[in-house]
Amino acid sequence: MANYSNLEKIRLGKIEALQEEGIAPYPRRVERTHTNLEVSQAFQEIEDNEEAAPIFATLVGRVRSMRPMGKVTFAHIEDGTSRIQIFFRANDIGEDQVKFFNDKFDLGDFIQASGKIFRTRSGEITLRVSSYLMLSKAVTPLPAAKDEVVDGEVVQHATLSDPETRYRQRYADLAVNPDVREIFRARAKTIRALQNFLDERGFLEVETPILQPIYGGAAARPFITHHNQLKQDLYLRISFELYLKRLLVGGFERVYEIGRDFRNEGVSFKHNPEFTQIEFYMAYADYEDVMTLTEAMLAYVVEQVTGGRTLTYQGQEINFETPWKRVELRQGLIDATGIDITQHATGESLTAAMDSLDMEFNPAASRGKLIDDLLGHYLEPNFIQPTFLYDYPRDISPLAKTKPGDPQTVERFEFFIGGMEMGNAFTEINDPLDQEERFLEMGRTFDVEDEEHNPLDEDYLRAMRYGMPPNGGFGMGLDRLVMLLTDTSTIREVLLFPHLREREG
RNA sequence: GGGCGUGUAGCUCAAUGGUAGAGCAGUGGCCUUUUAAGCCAUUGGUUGCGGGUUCGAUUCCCUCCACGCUCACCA
Repeated sequence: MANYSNLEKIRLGKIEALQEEGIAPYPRRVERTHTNLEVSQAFQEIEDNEEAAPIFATLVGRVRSMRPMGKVTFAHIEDGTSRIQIFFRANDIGEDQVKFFNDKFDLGDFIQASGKIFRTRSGEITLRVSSYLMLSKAVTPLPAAKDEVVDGEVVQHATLSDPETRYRQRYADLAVNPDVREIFRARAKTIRALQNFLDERGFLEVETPILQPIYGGAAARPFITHHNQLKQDLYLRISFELYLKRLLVGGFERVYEIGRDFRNEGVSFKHNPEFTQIEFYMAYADYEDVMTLTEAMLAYVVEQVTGGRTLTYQGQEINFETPWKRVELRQGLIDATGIDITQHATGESLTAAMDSLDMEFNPAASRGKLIDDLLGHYLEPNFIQPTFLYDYPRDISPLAKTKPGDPQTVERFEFFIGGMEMGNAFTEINDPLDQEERFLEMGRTFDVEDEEHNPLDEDYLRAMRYGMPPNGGFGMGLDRLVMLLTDTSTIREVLLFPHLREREG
């Protein structure tokens, strides 16, 4: 049972008063002739034309401001398109009707209002109410103090800003913060743009299992669940990779999936336990082809979402013109640290070289892990402009083909924007014997109990034995891309319902 | 998990080891073109939970909870 606040009790009293008068606080039928935006535009088109018929409209929306002034009242209502002012006047509808609105309606209520559109003396397009109806009574006040409309722009004077309330009660956040709604419109546009771009190039959008008997395709701890009837443990996927590549065996040349991955890891400004990933696989392509496609794809998406090829992220201008900067991992590390990783074939050797650096690391880590640490520390934060970092150590890349003549290095790149790792791609292994050997290698480096150790996926190897075309694959964190496009500094801002700890009440 | 910080009215924020305040919202009143409308009056608090020190704690101390920043972790 809800524990009602004083403000809520007053509103509950108004609901009772309505019911006593035979007025439904939550009626079933609604009428609407225009959206608020449509009617404003229609009015502007005809208002200078003396011959034109006046516009009568029935509008709906949530009451966002009320200014009662004796025998007239002004209010703003907001629908999904915009706000519009409505005007109640005793001469038009009688004093009782004006008073009824003043007394029984509160900020946050939904109203249906009919009348003629006109422009007030102070110049605002307004509906002169001839009749109105309660559509939905709000019991809880919206967490907004007061808004003002200046030149059509909503100016907020103190509104909900407490992050915890904003995330836990996202509905309230969305209701009072229009900027937040824009973030999720941009997110939808981003997804649509990615789909358009790939669809136009012959990619097929597919859906693969989220519940998987064996997880793989990335190094991360999974969430475990259980199917009762089948008496089977299942994992929430940590990546789509192994399923998408099975489809290449099946004859689809280009596939992609946009969906949720789940990783049982820490939470940070760029990590959420469930996050959205886009992966694509392209037969008859290698990682250089994928680089070219990545540049074009991101340029297209940025243009679709922002209208240009540049954007400002956390105060820094980022330019998506192609081609991007390409940095070989080995050379990048030489430039940043003086260490040439090709001179250090083992973790021990590399550790010795890293001792002179001002950086903490686990001396027992593998060579590949140490190199990953180095790039995360010395390179990643400096890659503000879109940058490809390519040719990675083999031992942290079990699905990537080695470089010809260099068995320690694989054809893999990651790309970075705004100092964040955005995605990862490689020339994919399609040799089943090589792949099996790489899986076994991984098995030896990981403790059997280590959950990051992917169990060997025999079915994936069987698929590959049927013959897999050479291909390039790509994965990108969609949430991080949306962060860039909306200039937000944490992943929680681009997730409608970010993960928070459970809280009583 | 570690470190630092925050938690006061519906919202945004003050304040002090001695009865907890403002603006907006709310409530009552005046007001027929306002727009943060205005004017008058006024209600509203277990100061995150629990404990300790103290004559007295919202303030000082401790546990816990939540959130934020950060480090670690993280393909």
